[in-house]
Amino acid sequence: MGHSQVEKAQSRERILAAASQQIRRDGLESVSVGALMKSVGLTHGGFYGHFESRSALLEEALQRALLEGEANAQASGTSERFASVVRGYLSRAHRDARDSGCAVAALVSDAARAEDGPRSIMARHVESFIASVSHMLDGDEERAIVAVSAMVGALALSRVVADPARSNAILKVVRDHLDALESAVVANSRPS
Amino acid sequence: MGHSQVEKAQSRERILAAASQQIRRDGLESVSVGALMKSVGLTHGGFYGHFESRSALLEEALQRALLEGEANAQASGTSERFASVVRGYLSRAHRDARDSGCAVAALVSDAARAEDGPRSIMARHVESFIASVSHMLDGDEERAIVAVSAMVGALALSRVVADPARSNAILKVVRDHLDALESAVVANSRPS
DNA sequence: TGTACATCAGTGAACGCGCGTTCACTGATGTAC
DNA sequence: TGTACATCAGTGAACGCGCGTTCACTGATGTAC
Repeated sequence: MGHSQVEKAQSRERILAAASQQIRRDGLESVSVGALMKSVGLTHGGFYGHFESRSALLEEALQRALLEGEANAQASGTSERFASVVRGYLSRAHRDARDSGCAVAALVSDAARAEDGPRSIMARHVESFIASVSHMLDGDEERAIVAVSAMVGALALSRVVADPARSNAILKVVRDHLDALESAVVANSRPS
Repeated sequence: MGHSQVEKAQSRERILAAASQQIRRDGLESVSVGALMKSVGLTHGGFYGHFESRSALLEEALQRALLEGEANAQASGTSERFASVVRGYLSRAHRDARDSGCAVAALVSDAARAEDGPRSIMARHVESFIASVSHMLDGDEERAIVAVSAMVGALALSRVVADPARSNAILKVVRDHLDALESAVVANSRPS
């Protein structure tokens, strides 16, 4: 059953990991305490030994999903150069792995209407996403905002479109456009 | 109470209109039959005289939300020229009127994980959105895909970011970028 | 190292509640004569 | 135009169900001596 302190910490970890995946796969509202606990092999009653409430868990799981998604994005690219990150972000693999991918793309429209808690957690992460891309573009924040908007939009849309050829085309076309956008930055580094 | 055939048609209309707004404001899953009927001044039992099930209503309401959102986008621009449509789409007014605005931006991440019914309804509309923008860009579909991705992404992100200045900046920066993107098309009409 | 006991991770019954859907009913509508 | 009646839009009680949360309990853990 697991009654030691170490095992408690591991249980908490498993609950969070499961929730972090589930919210990206099925949305924040899809998480039910009972089903979640069952999925990690525990019963619902024990949940409140780990989290104060369902919504407290959701905030923590969102935070974790955002960090995990970012870590995976960087791991899938071969370097932290812009072109490489874009290639990883707008890849079929990322599109098809919603539950381990970028939580911004998986949950943008949910976050827009969520309570202030989750919404501001995501807002903070959007800023750090922009900052990180901006860094790759010689500090050109405006281009970073365009790139992030296009990346998030394209990935989200590619997941709505079922036809594989069409969905792939959305990813590829935006990938190519962003490559061109980077060249423009590199060519005349820092255009006013 | 309303017992005539005309009144029945009006009731159906009001239910659909309310649902179409609500799904854009709070998501597909937020709609409950009881609350929805109450919001249009009826009781829950009558619902099934109008729709076969909750999910049948949701599909119809999504369809309507997509058409309404598109109609509003075109009405808010001063013409159907690309720059004008982009200006209306990436405006503060559109950002702040989620329940009457573009349903694609309001529900992208929901649609990606929804049942096949709603998902394919939105997929079809994404295609028609791309086709319509493509038409404004001299038939350059690739640029249309980039533009639609950036528009949807930027609008959705601007709704997540609470700080008004930051949120406005996202809209403005992407608006400006898309203006430049159009100029490029106009300049050398149809670059390979 | 061994025993006694307090702690506490996890269990599962119970709570009040809102959900989607069904159905017998009511009474206004609209039609047949 | 007036009456008799079938239709049917809308009502509200009832259903079975899953939800978040509470709580008395159990038994392994880990500490004090």
